[in-house]
Amino acid sequence: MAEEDQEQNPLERIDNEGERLISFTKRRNSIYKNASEISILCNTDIGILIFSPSGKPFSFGSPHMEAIANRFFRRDDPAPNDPTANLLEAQRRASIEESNRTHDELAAQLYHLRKEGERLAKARVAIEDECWWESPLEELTPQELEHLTQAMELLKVAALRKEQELLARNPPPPPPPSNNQTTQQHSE
Amino acid sequence: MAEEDQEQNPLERIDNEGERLISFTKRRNSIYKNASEISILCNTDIGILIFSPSGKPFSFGSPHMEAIANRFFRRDDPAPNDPTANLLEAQRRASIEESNRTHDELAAQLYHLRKEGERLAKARVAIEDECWWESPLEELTPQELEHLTQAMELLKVAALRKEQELLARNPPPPPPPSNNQTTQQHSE
DNA sequence: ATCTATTTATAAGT
DNA sequence: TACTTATAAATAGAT
Repeated sequence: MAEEDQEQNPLERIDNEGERLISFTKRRNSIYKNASEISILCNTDIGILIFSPSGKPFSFGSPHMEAIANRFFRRDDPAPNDPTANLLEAQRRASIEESNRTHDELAAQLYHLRKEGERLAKARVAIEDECWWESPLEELTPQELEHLTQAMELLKVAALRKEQELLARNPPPPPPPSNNQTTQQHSE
Repeated sequence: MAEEDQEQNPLERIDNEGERLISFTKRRNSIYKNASEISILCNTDIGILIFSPSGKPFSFGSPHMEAIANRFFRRDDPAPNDPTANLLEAQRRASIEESNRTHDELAAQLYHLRKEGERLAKARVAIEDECWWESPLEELTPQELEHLTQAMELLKVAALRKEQELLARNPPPPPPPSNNQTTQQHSE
């Protein structure tokens, strides 16, 4: 019945350069978070490519972006599951550029891990006066354990995935073009 | 100030298949919307690749996914009037310089991670005066160490290994693989 | 698909 | 940069 309070967003470019960058950072992180959540909750793979207002590239991938891009553009099979064999080969192909990028990934992941850690700690503190960090794993609730595991995994993978990442590095070819804003789906 | 309701998200896979798909659809649309908004508000290009729980591919692109993927993976020229034309080149040139800086950043973030933990823990030290943050590392139990070192060690190792890579390119022995999520950024 | 109670995001201000 | 807060949006669950 209520048909009038359509709070309408301006939705136009933020003119102020500083504000635009702030907004970009906030929203980018928010999108990353949502991507992370959907990948966990719905057991999906998701990848995001985004350029900052000044044109710098960022990406997020729930396995890494390259794998998703390759999978999406059908350049490889879903399961490249012989990592050990290809690791050395892949590492040989590592470039300075790639090393750098990986390093930046770590920094970003650290940031997100820290945020997650804060959230965990706050929640735990609010509920019980107990140091969950100290609790034996067996005493943690499944949820807490899940959280902790995810946080730790994220971190571990950050270190271990470096090798993995090099496996999937294949520049994907362009898919068929579309209009200014595109939504493609291959019906569910 | 912050008192009681820190509602904690489970953030685990939705088991029910139907619910998972519903959630996926809702969240996917939400992510699309956010992507659309950030592209307008912040004048950015963004592309999203996502697979449904059943493995079907979806995509979203603010200019087309194609353009974004090409631009990201450096397979085409930037637009003629695109001021970011030289950015990718510049990034490559700045690679080495950036790595040094990034290492310091990593170290700093490590420091802040621990410091943040201390801050959180100290609020409750009055009750329990033994949080691992405050204990000397030598006194920690194996379990506590496990918690702590899983996070810290791997980070340190990652950082140190990065250093090694830059000095001499020696492929370290491959660890067992795992999959999670990655975040890449070429710092703003 | 719609509704809604609740959580979350975020722009602006500090 | 980070924190706060008032307001708007997202979302899970129910229908």
